[in-house]
Amino acid sequence: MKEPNSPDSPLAELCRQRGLKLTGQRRTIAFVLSDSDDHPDVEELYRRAVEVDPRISIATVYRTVRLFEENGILQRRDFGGGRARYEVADGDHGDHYHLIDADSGKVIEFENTELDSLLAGIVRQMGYDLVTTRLSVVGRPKAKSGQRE
Amino acid sequence: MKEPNSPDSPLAELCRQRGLKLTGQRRTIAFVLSDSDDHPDVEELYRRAVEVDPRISIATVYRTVRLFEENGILQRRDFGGGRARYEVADGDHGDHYHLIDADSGKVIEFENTELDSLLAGIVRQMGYDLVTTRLSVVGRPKAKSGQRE
DNA sequence: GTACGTGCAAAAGTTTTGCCTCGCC
DNA sequence: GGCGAGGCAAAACTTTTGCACGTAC
Repeated sequence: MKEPNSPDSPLAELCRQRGLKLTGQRRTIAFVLSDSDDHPDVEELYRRAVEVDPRISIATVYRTVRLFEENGILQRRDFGGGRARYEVADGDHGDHYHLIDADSGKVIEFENTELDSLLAGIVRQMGYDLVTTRLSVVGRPKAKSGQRE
Repeated sequence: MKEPNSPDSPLAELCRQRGLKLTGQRRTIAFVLSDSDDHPDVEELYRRAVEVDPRISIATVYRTVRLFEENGILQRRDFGGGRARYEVADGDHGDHYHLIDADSGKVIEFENTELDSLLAGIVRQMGYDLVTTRLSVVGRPKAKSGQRE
């Protein structure tokens, strides 16, 4: 399903850099993740992976996201709804944050350097070095005339 | 187990204000929650509730925290670990935030008005009214000489 | 060749639900 | 007294795991 000499996805490269064994399944999952700019849960990831390579089991997807998370490649998120969702981890600085539309549930990403430094400052003052930030604000679209639920 | 004329806990009062039927079990759970300043999961809540009134089932605890959450009395939190955890909801302003100690897993609450207004401003600029903020920063205690992993 | 990864299916863990009884308003 | 709440146990769901086999290095 993939050309033997198609270049590996960025995440697959990252895997290799971390010294993880690069199996076909991991390559596929890494590709699917590199290709996603949303926040899929495991079920959804599995669905996308199977389209690339049908010989993947959901157990492998679970095992792989866990492995990737432990290696700092992925970050697990909880947006409610009972299932863990995943996204590619940010670099060391410039974390991004999530705004969740209270009406539609849609997740909107944003960045803000002022927020970055304020948070870093607060944490430092409390005697800690910042490792990760998990921030999601839930918001309701500002009322405009004629708008409805 | 409780005096018939012992005053209701603040949360039980809140229940009544919201027009929720105030049963013995709900009163107990409200009491336990009012009495807690940490972030118990359902299992832990159940444990505490049973000590106050042994004729409570865990299904009721699940049903009650869900009801309380839907009514803005409780907020569900995810600090990792697979179980939802709960805390009493903040008022309309002055949300509080969580710093999680990366080494011990301990949850430390903090408030910061600068953060409050920065967030409100960001969200407003994106065209939303802020409903809730879920912020937890993971931090590692600042390295001091002689400190070790 | 060996150690580790994977598929399958069963297990484990958390949360929800059906049904009947009980209790609050 | 009626309608919703609760107990109990089963069901539903998500995630993990044991085992036998396959594969990357």
